[in-house]
Amino acid sequence: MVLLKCEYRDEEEELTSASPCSVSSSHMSPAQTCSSDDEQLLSPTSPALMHLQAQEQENSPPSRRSRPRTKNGETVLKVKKTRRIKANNRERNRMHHLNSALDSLREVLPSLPEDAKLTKIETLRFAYNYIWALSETLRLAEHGSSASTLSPMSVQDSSPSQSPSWSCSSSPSSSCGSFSPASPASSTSDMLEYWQPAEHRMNPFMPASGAFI
DNA sequence: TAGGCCATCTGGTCCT
DNA sequence: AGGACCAGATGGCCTA
Repeated sequence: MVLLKCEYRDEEEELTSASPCSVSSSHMSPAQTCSSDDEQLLSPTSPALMHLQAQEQENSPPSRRSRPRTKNGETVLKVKKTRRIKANNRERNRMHHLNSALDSLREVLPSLPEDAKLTKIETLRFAYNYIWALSETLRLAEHGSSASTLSPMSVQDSSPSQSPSWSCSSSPSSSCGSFSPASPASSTSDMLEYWQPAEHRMNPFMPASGAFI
C-alpha cells in the first residue's frame, strides 16, 4: 500500500491544481511521495476504492435505456470519490495542526537533549506533570513554606529558558538508572518521572481524584 | 526481527 | 450536505 503525504494549502484549489502536493512535513518519510494526480490520493488497493470500482462496474449495464443511469452512477461515484479525497485532505491537515500544537507544547517544556524528541504521549504526560509541579510550587509558596518538595530545582526558576537539563541521551523508553529526587533526571523517562507527583506515578495521566485531565 | 512510533486512509457519528 | 472529530486498520521507519 502506497501512502501519500501531501500538504494542502487550500483544499478546493489543490483538488483541481496540477501539483497539489508540497513536501514540507518534517515527518515526511523518504519512501513516501506525492503525486500530482488526485486519484492517487486514494490507495489503489483501498477497500473503499475497490468497492467504488465494483459499483462502477455494476452500474454499467450494456443496454441503451440504462445509459442515463450509468451516467448517474458514474457521477455518483465521482462525487463520492471527490468527497473522500477532500475528507482525506481535511483529516491530514487536521493531524498536521495537531502535530504543530504538540510541537509548540514541546517548545515551552523544559529543554531536552538535542536528539531526544518527546513522543506524543510523553509530551502530554510531561506537560501534565510539569503543570502539576508548577502549581504545587505556587501552592507551597502561598503557604509560606520555604522548603520546596520539588527539589533539587526550584520550579520558580524553571521557566522554559531556565529549564533543567540532563545528560543521558538514551532513547525515550530507556532508563539511565534509578532516579532520585535529589538528583536531576538523566533521561527522558527519568525526566517524566521527575515531574510526576508521587501519587500519580502509577498512572501519570490519571489524577488522584480520578478526574482525567 | 519484534516492538514502538508515526502518518495516512477510512467509515462512522455528531454538529452546524 | 458538508465539516469536524474519532477510532480502527495499515504499512513504513527506526531501534534494541
